[in-house]
Amino acid sequence: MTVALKKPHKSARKPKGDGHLRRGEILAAAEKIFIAEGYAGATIRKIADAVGVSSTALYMHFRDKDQILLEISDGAIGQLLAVNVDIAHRPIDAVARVKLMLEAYMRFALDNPNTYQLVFCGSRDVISKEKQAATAELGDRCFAEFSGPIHEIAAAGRLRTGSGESAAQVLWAACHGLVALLITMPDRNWAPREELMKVTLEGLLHGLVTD
Amino acid sequence: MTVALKKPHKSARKPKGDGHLRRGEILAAAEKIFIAEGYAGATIRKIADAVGVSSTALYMHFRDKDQILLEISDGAIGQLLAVNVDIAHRPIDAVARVKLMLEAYMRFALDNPNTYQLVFCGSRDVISKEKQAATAELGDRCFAEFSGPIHEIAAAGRLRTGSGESAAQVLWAACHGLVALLITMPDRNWAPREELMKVTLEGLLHGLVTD
DNA sequence: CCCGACACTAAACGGGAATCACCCAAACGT
DNA sequence: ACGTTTGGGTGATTCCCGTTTAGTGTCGGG
Repeated sequence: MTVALKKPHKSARKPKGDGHLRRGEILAAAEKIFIAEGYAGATIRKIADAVGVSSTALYMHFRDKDQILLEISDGAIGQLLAVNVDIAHRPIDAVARVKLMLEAYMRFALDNPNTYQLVFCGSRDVISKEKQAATAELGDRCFAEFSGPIHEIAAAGRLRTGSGESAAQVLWAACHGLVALLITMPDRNWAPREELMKVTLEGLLHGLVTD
Repeated sequence: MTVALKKPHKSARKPKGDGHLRRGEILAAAEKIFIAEGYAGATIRKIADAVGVSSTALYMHFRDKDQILLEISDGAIGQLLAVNVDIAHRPIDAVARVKLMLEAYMRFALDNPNTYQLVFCGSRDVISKEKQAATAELGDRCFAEFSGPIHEIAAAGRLRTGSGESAAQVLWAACHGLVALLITMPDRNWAPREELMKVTLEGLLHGLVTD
């Protein structure tokens, strides 16, 4: 009787099709909220409400909250990887490829600040351990695409200092630092973004690579 | 009986003196826990327990959790500022001063990863808005000390590209990026830290500054 | 016709930050 | 000597979070 009271059930049920497309709906809703409100703002309950389903239902399709957001991130990182692969195959100078990749990387970060923060600034606090498995692997492949041309440069003896590996890591870190600061401290008196990116790239490449 | 267990009241009362030194106790306990367990691990209740006081009591001395941790950070950042001021006054080449400051910055970050993360990687999620007032000002003064020598270099016309301001920001960002990645992704296959720092500094300085 | 599997739910749990309504003891004024 | 103030302190409570548990209605075979 209490049951009948609370639930007209029959018609209030979501008319959507059954099965696994619910999973897609959840991801879509979660992505919207996550992009708009960040990690903390993307609550399980909020996502569930947006889908029109109870919060418990999300656990039918995902192990936990982190898995949802990491799956979203996978999509974004996948795009980044595709861009890198594309650039890697262009018949241009290795230095030019490096530059293009790093530019693309920074633009990606600035265009997807929440995703970027989740994947690349995730303190072990928030994302706890090796749940990043899949995303980390995609990140690795991105880095591999990127370090390819660097090792070409190193093999050609054009590296002024350090190994190819350390040069690649330093270049990545420098670009990461720039976008990370721009994202987390947007209110500072930054020089124009384009100039910062230009100075970073030209400065480091000129400093590391001999022509 | 349970009452007697928990509350002998009369003599079990903390024998400490009254007043504002409680504030110091809280900060000390909070710092220990925060350094050991990070932002999420440093809960109000844990801190209160360590001090031997109820969680509510913390709110007598601090507005909220963030204020406690930011006050801790102020202490650490203060040290960093002192180092920078010291270096700024040494009678050596401006480039050498810049290098020393950036080295000190990176060592500070690697020595105080949790503090560094809180202050310089704090997503607006976790630290929400302009509570950073005091810390931000200390950070500004650090940056001011650092950009001093850079502007000297710029004034001497030794900057290869960009303004003094953008050069300073880029140098900072590059070092930030390196330590941020080392801190948040400690399990990657990093080249030796010393080499990464060396390549970053020599690379960028060689690329930005003409001799 | 029953039986399990499925998609889902309400209710609850434990733990976070923060707030509320008190309480007690020492300090003060007269 | 005795109210009164007041400041440090408290336990219970609120609200939200992620997650778990136990259960419910529907469905497609055997």
